[in-house]
Amino acid sequence: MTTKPTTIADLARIAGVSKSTVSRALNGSALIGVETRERIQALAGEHGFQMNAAAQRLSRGQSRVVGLNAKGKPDMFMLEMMSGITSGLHELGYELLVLQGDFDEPGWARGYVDSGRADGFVLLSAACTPKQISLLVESGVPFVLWGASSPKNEYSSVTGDSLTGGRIAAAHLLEIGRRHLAFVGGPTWAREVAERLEGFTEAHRLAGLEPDLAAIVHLPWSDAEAGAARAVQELLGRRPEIDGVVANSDRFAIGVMEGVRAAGKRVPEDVAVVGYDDIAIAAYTNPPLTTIRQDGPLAGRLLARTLVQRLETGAVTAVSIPAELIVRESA
Amino acid sequence: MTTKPTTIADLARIAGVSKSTVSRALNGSALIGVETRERIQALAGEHGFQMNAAAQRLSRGQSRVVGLNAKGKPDMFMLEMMSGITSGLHELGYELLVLQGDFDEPGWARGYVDSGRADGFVLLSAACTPKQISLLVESGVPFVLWGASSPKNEYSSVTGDSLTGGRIAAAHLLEIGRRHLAFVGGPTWAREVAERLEGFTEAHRLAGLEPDLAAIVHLPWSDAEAGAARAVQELLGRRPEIDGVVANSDRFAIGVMEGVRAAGKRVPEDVAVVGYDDIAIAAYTNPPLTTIRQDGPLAGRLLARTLVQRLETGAVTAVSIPAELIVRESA
DNA sequence: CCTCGCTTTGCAACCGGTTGCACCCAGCAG
DNA sequence: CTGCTGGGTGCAACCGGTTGCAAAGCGAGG
Repeated sequence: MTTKPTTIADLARIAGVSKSTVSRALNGSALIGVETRERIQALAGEHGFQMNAAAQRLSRGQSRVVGLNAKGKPDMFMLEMMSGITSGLHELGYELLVLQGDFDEPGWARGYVDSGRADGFVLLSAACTPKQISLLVESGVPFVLWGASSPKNEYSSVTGDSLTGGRIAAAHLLEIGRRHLAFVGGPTWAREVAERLEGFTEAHRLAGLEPDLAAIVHLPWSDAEAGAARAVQELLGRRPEIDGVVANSDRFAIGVMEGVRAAGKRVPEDVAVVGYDDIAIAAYTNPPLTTIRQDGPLAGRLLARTLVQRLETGAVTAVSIPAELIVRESA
Repeated sequence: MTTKPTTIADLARIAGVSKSTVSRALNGSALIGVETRERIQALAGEHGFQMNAAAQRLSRGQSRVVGLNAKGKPDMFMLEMMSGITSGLHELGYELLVLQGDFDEPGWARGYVDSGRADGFVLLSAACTPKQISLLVESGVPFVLWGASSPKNEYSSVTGDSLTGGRIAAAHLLEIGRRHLAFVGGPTWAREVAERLEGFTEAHRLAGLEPDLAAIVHLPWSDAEAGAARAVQELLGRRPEIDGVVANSDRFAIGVMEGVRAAGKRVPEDVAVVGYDDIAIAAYTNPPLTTIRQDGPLAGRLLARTLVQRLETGAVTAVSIPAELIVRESA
């Protein structure tokens, strides 16, 4: 066995053909004769040959890499999603770069694209404001957003069905006889929050009830547990009749349960709590959390596909994945 | 303003110098006259110019990208660490690629290096077996491992001080008067588990006690909470005198508390529990978890530095970060 | 005034792929 | 037998940086 071929030129020499032929053969071009192509592919396989990625990216002018800006509240759901994103991308021949960019600095994304370090981005709505998003749209950078679809179809998105999610969460509480529900959500500007709240309201309407507007609180994502605990304790002081809470995330829900106890009440006897996300520990909180489940890996996979589609065909799509109620003991 | 320069040739034309001069100036080479260099850098700044990464990687023969294999149990601590890794790498001019590679397939890492998609790797000991690690060492791929230092200095590592961590966890339980401690750990092959167990044993020795060998259980990483819950319930049946548990992670600890309750006992009155990691929700479990804290972002930052050092100087180093006891209510 | 040596700059060859275009050759119609 | 057609292949010019080496400019020493 000759010394390991490291460039297509080496491989070409071994195969007795030219560089271009090797390049075309390995890329599966139809220009090459079938048996030549197969012979070369087999040869490459034998030698464990891989083309140099940098050279390929340089001459193709695309990196087949997408960026994920992981700044912002890190949560377990995002991690689950990430595994889906990487495997989804992998299947499509792309890779995932984790970024440290600052969303506020305008043009951070363009920089990556222009310098050829990434072709597009996966963004998490919970980590960026509408303003930042519209800035991105303007800059013409391809991206897919998790958590909020584009009103005017300006960008691709994958969302959980937050409307349904919010509705079934509230509906469940109403069904088990609770009548005074609170909603503990993230910032008002977050679309997913608005949609869950809308579902929450809709559930009331369907049951012929009016939601208590004073029992709706919005909190920042940061310090979720502690913030929710404080807010709920205060809320229960103001509105002692509250007997059920829909939380915008399991992390909030954990804080909510804490706050309920701090107010001297019990979960679920006095106040039932429904979370959102079904993170890994949700089944092991005390009491185990009733929550809305979304399939993280599936979401990730869809994000990957949607973005790649956007990159390769320019098609802008909006997908949504279902929400499912998991009944445990907190409600 | 002329049209935006996209290559160093463009910039060279604008500046009235040659490509090489621009290249050297932007790379801060000492070969270039100070004022020329500054003039060109200023020019680049003005135009928001960035060099093409692919071209740079191609001609330099290195990618300034490192891979992280995220397969295996995803936990919150890893996510915290990741933020440290990315920012650490960022400061050093490197980027983080999230991989989907299968550790078992030999040569997966070589593939990345040979094709120039990554220069080195960050590995998590919890996600790979000793055999896989030695395979990597053989293949000559640069990497840094989190969680277990190399006995023969074959690779770089960053570790939590698991020995101390295990010791102070057990010591705390002994100090508050518990006398029959159990240890709930991960797989025996995981070095960090062995070290924590050693610390656990050492604490007993220092207190003039003998650990109960029958109260030491090893579980797979997967399904941490449920596995730990079952194991503890069973253990308490066998060894009703147990009044304290050191868990190998907070996720295990959450399961342990569940198991204790399932056995009809209370935390911490009957059985005190100490976790490990201080993940975000540890403060909000019921009761709030006493645990050993390691600084995830710091660990990540050190992983980044250590790996880059390995890449640029070839130096193999082993760092360890301190473990700190956080007393809450579970023990 | 000439030469030496140092600093600063440019030239051109490379890094390892991709791709437009020319070319070769076999097969077939005229 | 010649001319045409078209599939299969090779040549060489890119992609946009890096870098060894030659050379130009300039002050100082002989």
